[in-house]
Amino acid sequence: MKLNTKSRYAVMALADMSKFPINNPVSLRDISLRQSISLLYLEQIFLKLKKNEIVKSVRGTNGGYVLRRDPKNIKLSEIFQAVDQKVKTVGCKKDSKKGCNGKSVKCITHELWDELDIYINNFFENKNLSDLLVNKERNY
Amino acid sequence: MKLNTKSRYAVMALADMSKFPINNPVSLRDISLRQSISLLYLEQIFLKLKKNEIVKSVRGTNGGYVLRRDPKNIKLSEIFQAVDQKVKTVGCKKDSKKGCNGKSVKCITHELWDELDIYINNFFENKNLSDLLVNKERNY
DNA sequence: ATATACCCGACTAAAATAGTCAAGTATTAC
DNA sequence: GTAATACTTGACTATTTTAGTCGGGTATAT
Ligand code: FES
Ligand code: FES
Repeated sequence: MKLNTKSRYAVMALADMSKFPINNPVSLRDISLRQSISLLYLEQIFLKLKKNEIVKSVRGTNGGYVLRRDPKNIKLSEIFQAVDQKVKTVGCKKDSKKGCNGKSVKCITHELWDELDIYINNFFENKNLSDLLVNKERNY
Repeated sequence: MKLNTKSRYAVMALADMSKFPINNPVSLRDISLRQSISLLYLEQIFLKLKKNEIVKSVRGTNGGYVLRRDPKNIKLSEIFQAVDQKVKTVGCKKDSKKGCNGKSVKCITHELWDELDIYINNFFENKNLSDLLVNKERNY
């Protein structure tokens, strides 16, 4: 079970942004420098965050991205969904009657993995961006 | 976050075994057929389970593998560890002072991912093989 | 003897990941 | 009005990981 960089960077970048005044556009270049994340990779990530209405963009000089909501109201689960990073613990298709390995019934471990799936998603449901900021120094 | 087949099959195979009398060797061929898992892949997995003292082997005709302990005393976390499948949520090296991206301090999201790591491992710590068997039909 | 079933290291095809690249467009500052 | 900044978009690619396979064993029961 590994967390990929796309999700990790998305949260990291948004956490970086949320340390600034809410209507102040933050440029990807700055985030890239502060957090040591590739600028081109960030661009890719932010297009998805924009499409999913987590941020909005301001073009041109002194432009950048702006959070669309208060950090308190941005759940990690939304961020993950925005960058298409799903939790996948079962081996079968979730909505299908079929099991993994092409069988017509769910396997003996299916329920366990399903439970794990819910358990992990629960973590992301119950965390928001502002949870990342409490008791933290501004170390950028 | 995806669960790989190695862990999934390891648990599945052991759950299969634990439905049989404790000292009755179960052959990988049978597990392979019942659970539709490649026999050669299972062999690879069971060598590790054996090295980690979760099962022991009985060679020769009518041989197979036998659980070394009661299913109640085999935690999922042990199984995962045996097949080298770790949870990895942080981007940095856990024991190092350094952060991800080669910085000398931990990043702004480090604590979050560390918390997630503990949270997920907790699930595996609190589940054992026998938990998979309650209220289940023998559908093999 | 022979069949069964574990043992072990090395190998490989395919998929996923972690980015990069090229060629834009919109906005602001001067 | 032109230069500079910064977002936009789709395609492309190297690397790594995954999910196995393969070949050639050894031990044991019948
Ligand atoms: S994981 Fe769903 S059927 Fe096996
Ligand atoms: S995840 Fe540990 S420093 Fe970033």
